Amino acid sequence: MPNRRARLRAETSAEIKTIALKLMATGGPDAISLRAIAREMGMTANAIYGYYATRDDLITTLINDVYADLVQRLEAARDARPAGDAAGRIVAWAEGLRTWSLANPEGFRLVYGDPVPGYQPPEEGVEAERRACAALVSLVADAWPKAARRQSHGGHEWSDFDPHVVETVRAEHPDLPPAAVALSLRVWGRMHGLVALEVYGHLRGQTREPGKVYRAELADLISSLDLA
Amino acid sequence: MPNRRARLRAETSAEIKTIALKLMATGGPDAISLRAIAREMGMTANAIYGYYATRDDLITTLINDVYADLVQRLEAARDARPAGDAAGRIVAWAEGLRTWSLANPEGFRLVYGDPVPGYQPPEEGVEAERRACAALVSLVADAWPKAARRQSHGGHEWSDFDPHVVETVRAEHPDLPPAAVALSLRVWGRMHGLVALEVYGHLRGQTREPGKVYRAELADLISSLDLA
DNA sequence: TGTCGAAACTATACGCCGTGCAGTAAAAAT
DNA sequence: ATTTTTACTGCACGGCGTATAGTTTCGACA
Repeated sequence: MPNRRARLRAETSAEIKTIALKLMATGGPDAISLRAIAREMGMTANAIYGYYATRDDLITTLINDVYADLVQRLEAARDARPAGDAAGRIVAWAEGLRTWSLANPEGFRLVYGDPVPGYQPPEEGVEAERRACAALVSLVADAWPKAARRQSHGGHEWSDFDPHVVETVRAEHPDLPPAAVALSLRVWGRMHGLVALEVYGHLRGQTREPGKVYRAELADLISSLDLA
Repeated sequence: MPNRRARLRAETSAEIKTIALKLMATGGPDAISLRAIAREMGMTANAIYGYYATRDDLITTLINDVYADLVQRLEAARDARPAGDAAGRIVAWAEGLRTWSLANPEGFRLVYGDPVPGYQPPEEGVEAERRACAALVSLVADAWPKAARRQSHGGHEWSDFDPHVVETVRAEHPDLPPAAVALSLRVWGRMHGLVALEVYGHLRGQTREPGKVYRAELADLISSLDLA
């Protein structure tokens, strides 16, 4: 029965990830050490090498998992609003991002920051990131009929973007101009900026109501898209 | 002559910082280790404890230095534009931020990210950050006469902000409403967002012209402030 | 000028870390 | 029943921050 082997293997692999996430939640991303995980599992650190070739491999897997969890939640938050409500869906996405990030600051650091000491991100981007970007492009695409009025051409060309991105966008939104893709990246940046500053504590010495500032920013975003 | 002792001490302290910055530039923030610095100086790691009580103390000093360097450059970039050119000064600041960040990604990570493994930022914020925020408030204050038209009240109150910040703002700009302070934080967020995404490589898989996207964002920012 | 005391530095040690290599016990394949 | 594969342990190496104790160096003051 080779199934048993495979099942045990999968279970152990999952347990490693679970414990890694628990350690991260407890002591921050730096607390993720092979030795700590092994200690928690009653194993030797080297045993983990049977499941992940290196610590960075484990981290990469964790990033993928956490990022996928984030994106799935954002998609759910977005889909709680009706398809026609472009503004509401964008705001829901944005609020979801901040809520998740504040609830899982270690996850945020893992995904968007220096995850862990000497970690080097792998060449090809995380799959969840592509999904998130595609979702943002779609959100902007829904807003584009109204938003286009306020958006200048900006000199964006299809050649400015990654071919893979261009392919995806053109397949799903054939009439969308490159400026809309640029806009979706800018929207991402607007959401990311305040959340990153807040998660990393840079707003603590400035405002006691970072949420209010964030909501003001979202209101401004929506009005700049002519969705207000 | 007790001066010699003091001078040597200051020189050694400065050399430690210089080498730390060099190591950071070479191998990223994680390469800053007391042992590596000491090795480079032909000393024992423990010798550094005579100058900095702990590694985090050294890191904190480095952050202050690097941040101060950044802010000074941004102020210089801003002041290269005439005082009346509110839009130009904001854009100069923003462009300066991106330029510096891309030229010193390790510095950016040091200041805005997880600096180094287990580092915990000190309670009171970095002095340079206060200077940067004050500068941003002033930039927004110059833009406020025109910008106020487009800005809603947003429900911001003075009590939403740190008393220290309020004091500074009210001293320098007596007529500025709290919404303007919130706006300056939002402007900070807009600059920070795209730059952080770019520095951490999240735009690499999306666009080949992140600068173009950033400039489009700045144009949008300026127009949203009614300075276009 | 000679002595003292502080300051700068080294030596050693402890417990962390990732990881390579050799060995072992059990399970699967033959 | 024997061989091969798998999962794991043990040990070792070099890295890290840092605590404690010992040593050198040198200004200060009698």
